[in-house]
Amino acid sequence: MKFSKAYEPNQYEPDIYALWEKSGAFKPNDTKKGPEYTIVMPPPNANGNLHIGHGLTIALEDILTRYHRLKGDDTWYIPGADHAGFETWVVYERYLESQGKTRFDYSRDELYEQVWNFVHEQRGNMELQLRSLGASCDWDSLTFTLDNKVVDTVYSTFKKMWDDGLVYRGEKLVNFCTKHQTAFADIEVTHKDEKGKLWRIAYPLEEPTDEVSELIVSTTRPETLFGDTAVAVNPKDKRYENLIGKKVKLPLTNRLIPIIADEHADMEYGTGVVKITPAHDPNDYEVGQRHNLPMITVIGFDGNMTPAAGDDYKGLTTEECRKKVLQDLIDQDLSRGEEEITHSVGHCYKCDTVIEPLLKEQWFVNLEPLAKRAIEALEAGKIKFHPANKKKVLINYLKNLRDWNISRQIPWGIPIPAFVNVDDPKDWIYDTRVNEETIKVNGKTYRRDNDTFDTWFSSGQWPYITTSDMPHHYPTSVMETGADLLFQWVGRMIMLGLYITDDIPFKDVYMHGMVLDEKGQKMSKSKGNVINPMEIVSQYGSDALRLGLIASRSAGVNQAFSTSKVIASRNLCNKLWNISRLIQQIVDENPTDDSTVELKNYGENWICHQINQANREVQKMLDHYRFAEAGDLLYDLIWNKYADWFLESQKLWKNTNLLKSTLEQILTMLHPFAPFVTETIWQNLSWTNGMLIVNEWPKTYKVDQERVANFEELIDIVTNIRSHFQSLPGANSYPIAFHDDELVYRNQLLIQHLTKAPCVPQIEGKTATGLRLAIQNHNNIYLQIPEDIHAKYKANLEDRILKLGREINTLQARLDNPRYVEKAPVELVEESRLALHDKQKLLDNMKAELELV
RNA sequence: GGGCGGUUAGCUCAGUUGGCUAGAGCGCGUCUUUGACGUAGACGAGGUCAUAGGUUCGAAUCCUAUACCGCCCACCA
Repeated sequence: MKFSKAYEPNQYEPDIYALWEKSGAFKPNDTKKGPEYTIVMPPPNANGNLHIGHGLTIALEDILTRYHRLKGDDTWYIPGADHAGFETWVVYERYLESQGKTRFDYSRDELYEQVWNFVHEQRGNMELQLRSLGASCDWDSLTFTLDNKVVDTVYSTFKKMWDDGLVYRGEKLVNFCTKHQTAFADIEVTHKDEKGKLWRIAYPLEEPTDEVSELIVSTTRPETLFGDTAVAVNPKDKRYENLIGKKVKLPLTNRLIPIIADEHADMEYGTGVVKITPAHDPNDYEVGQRHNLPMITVIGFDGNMTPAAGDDYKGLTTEECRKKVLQDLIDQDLSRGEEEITHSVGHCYKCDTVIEPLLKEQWFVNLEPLAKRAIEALEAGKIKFHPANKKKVLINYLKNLRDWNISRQIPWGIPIPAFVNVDDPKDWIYDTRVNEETIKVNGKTYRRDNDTFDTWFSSGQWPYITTSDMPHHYPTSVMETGADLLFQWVGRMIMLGLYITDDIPFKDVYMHGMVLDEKGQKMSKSKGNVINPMEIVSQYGSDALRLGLIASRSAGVNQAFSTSKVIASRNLCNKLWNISRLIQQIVDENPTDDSTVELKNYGENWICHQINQANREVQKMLDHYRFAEAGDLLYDLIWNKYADWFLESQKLWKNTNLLKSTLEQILTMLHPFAPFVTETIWQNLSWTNGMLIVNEWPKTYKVDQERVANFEELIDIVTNIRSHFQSLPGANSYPIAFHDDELVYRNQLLIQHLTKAPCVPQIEGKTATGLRLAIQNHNNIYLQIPEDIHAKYKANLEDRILKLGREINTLQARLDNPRYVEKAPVELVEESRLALHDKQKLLDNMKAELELV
């Protein structure tokens, strides 16, 4: 016997994975009869460990992959590894710091090489973890985001955009983290509502009149006043009509700045006068553009005040400067009060430093034409979303896109292939010789741009890059990823995919929600509530983790991790193991010569019907990404139907070939969800050949529906009898007598076996007596109980009569409603009639019985 | 300011074209050395589906409003 008493996942999982991998089962196979089925794995960080969210991602993607492989599709699950530009850089810079070094101690090329080595030392961990999660991906096609084919594609895309005028060099306000010394895209900035103050400051008029001597502006950032190049009022604002075009004195300086009229000034807000600081505020930047205002940078990239802030303030941090400015304003009697407000402030998502909008020359992508095509494709329904509402959300986002800053000032990433003329800062050329600091073209010297691409610029091209060796696998079948990446990644893949390939990158999008901790809190290292998937795997097994993660989880919804669901799943694996153990025993004792499957009794027809139904339902559910329901259904089939009823009944009549066949079907259907235990069982069974992973999806059985229905009735009878045994006082079983009941007569042995009570043989021509059971369609079954417990039974019976009466009333009322009979589907009405008829008959019996008792 | 969700059993959640007695896991109660499984078996208790209206023969499901909770986007001096 190869089956131990309990299933020990750790004992088998690594070997089983190695078996699959060696066999080549993970490779796509275009000799298969089915269509291409392709999933690109969202590439995990190459130098990191997998977190529980990866556990979910891999579970979902691998379920789909294995399901389609079993169905005979040319299935390709493409793994990846992400250089994770900024993320990894943050880790490496921290390491440098610990060594007492900074990035300025090395050249860009040196840093790149160092991080490369750093990443490659760690790489492999992540891949081992993917294996222990059971990912059945084609390792030979693993793509690292810095592989040549990625870089080449990214360069040619950049070039194409350059030629099409979609990418441009521009000096604009960018989101800058003064700690990490790099700019970010708008979407990468985390906004938080914070309490702050709104200060009112007097700006004296150059030429005071009798009525007005000063304008009062409101600001949350007094330290930027040195960068003011105007104050604005609304053109419709009668209060200031006469002042437009005049000048005010900028406090703490000797500068005069104009009073301009611009819609941006809100008449309702504060005094209706706003200071304009084009170099430090995105709104003001636009006002500045409209009015040709000068831009004065008073905060530097180091986060400190520049010399332009004046001798008294230069070199101060913004915070120090703010304090000093406020004090100085009070001293000069220019402060006009303050109020508490709540406003939204941008932060760096890694270090929480306040993001400064700073003027910087960067590469920008004009997304408007790309977004337009994406919106068209989405509105035409070319990509299906799960959950469906994400499509609307994405379209809404794409309609309001601004240009995308793709330059990052970090060394770890794909270098931007652009060079600038050392003598002419406007003269930029495209060139891929990024390993050279300067190049000569047409006698002119060009210096390379030291920036790298935003990683999402390359990730956004992932589907067509990874499938480039087998382009018939593009568009891919489904993009499965976290709901948080809708804009950041999914949107960009659609835009770039349409731009480069003229085709959508994937047909479906499935987005999962976040896995929260057991209390429903977001997991984070600082909170210390992170669940390590590898620990769950070693404790409960990989299959249990998968099943536990997908249980009760629906698309796009954040949900807590549940250990109890993992345990329930572990128990299912053990149950299946023991089912197999029992069947193997029976097979050993009852060998057969052939494998013909014949359905002999009620239970056999019934279980085949149940399996058929599960087969159809599971396919339907997986085709609609309803993982949790499919898992639930199989759980119910295996445990509550196969083990509890069918196997129990097979202890009486052993149909070896059917046991083998049904077990194979169940193993196959469960394999996508629990690949390890099912394959392990397959390998241990004496009669199976080859590997389950490449088995065929089961075909349905031919069943006799009448016998299926009969077995349902037997289940009713047995349950009813057991229920009586449980609720009646005294001994827990009594003899069962009956008359005129063909089904019971033929199944006496089974009923005895399942109820552990003897059936009294029927005597020709005599009616049975005792406590009559009230079972639909079976009115002549009696429990031979002693007189003294009839009373107890009577009370029970009265309860049930009341309940049944209520049900009958409901049905009757429904059928009495002429509009129901008229409008509801005929089958439904017919069903109600039948139900009413049966229930009424049952009620009559029960009432008759009550009189007897 | 705009947008999107959620509210169903003690707990965590399913429930997709509106239709049998609203389900699961865990938990709870009672019983059980049954040819595999105590990581088990049997039986059972437990829900006015947030609230108020509406549409419909019929609503957890569709519509409107309210309350509470949450998320995302946005250039709110």
